[in-house]
Amino acid sequence: MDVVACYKALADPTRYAIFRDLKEKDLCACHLLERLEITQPTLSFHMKKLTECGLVLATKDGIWTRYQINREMVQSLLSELEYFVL
Amino acid sequence: MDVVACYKALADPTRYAIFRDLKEKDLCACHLLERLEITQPTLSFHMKKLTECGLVLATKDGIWTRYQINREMVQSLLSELEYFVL
DNA sequence: ACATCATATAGACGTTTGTCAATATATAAC
DNA sequence: GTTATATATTGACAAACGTCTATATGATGT
Repeated sequence: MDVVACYKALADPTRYAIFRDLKEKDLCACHLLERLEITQPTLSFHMKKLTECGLVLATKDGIWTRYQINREMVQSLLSELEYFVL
Repeated sequence: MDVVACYKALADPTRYAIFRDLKEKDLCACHLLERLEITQPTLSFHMKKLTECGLVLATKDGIWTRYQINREMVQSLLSELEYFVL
């Protein structure tokens, strides 16, 4: 688990917005696109950052890709962060 | 509280190392410098990022500045992050 | 006042990042 | 196989970032 990569993934307003959207509900890229003022390649770029660090899971479902928050990874990040308030 | 700024502050290997160092013990800039392979202005740059977002507190103590983790802010960040695993 | 030590700021510079338009790939439907 | 739809990749480019050297600021002690 690359903690810094996780923080980097969340350290952008657009990606944090995506992350919040995914918290409400799993979404495919096309639905995320509707909510954001970015182009499709830009979204693809951001989803790569979010999935590569493991915070978001992507599952191909036929023609589209379903993105969902990886709660296990968020939990790991939480544990790392909790260390600093002990 | 600017969540994204907090993540941005932690999203750099050098700053994360500083943060870990501070977890063990409050330190002044000169002692942090001894532990890192960076110049003094670079450290100053990083400390600005860490203090501006509120994750680290700086208190002038005579000639030197004592840096310490702001556990309240870490706790706030934890709460924000916990939201995603609910 | 002057010298010294700790930290901050300014300016320069290469690297990384976020964005787009254009194009490629992959899946499904006809 | 062609067409349509969803997502990824490439290449270009401006902006932000991390780093340095040089210099400034600010506090202490003489």
